[in-house]
Amino acid sequence: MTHSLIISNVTDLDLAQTLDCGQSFRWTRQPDGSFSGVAFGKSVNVSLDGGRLTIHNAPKEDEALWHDYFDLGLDYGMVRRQISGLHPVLKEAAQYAPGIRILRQEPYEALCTFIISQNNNIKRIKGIVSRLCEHFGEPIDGGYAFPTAERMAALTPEDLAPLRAGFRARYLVDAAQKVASGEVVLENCRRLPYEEAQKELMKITGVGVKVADCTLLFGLHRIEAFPVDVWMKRALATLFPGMSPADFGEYAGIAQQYIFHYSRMHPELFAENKKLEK
DNA sequence: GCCCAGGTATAAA
DNA sequence: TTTATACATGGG
Repeated sequence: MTHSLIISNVTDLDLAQTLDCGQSFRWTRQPDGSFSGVAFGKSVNVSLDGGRLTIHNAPKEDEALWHDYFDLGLDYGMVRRQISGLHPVLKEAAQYAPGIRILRQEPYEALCTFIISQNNNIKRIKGIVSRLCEHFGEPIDGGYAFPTAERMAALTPEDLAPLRAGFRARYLVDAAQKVASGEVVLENCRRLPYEEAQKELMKITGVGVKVADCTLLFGLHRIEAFPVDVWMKRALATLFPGMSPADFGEYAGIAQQYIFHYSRMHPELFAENKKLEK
């Protein structure tokens, strides 16, 4: 039985905004407002009270690991002030969900979950990811680790049938094989020039610009990444006319998450824009 | 039945 | 090079 770990003086963090906003698909909200999930092969429950972040079922020596996961080393208040100056609507979006942080997820997990995300919805993505871990992940105390690329590389798309991932099954196998063989080296994507990192990831079948950008942002902490999906296209056209992803600066990824969340919560802003798309 | 979901591969223009 | 369509599955 492991002890709880407490990290004090945590600011600019809201668990719901951060864990349930579509950047990670492995956390579930509990009735008491805490969240249970698995990262780094460790099953934990996290709760936040005032500035005290409590991580249940985590040993003291994992403090640095969870501190890093929640990106507590970055001053998000400073980031919000900086990016709020770029555009008044961005300022409003940042104020709307000031507790969003960009998690530092494991690269391979981020890659796989965003392959699964394509032309899919968050609820079903979570189901597929959950079944992937249950079927092929290492059993751990309290759940299942995310399966390794090596394990998944030995599978066929037919083996993944129980996931009901549809056409994405073969993409997952291709990703696993290229990562396991070293044809794609995820860690290199941390420091490669951005477009080269994109290209590296796009060697994988089923990985286009959007999945590559999400992998870079959420799995490799390239916070200059600005993934553009259907919502972002609408948001840019409607709320930020004349602006392109490159105009959002060195913290573009954080700005993107504020805008993504704000857009999802205000679909009425895009009603007119939606009609014009057709 | 139809439409949509944090897109991409593939074929056709 | 740009544009159109299919793709598996499940919920509304």
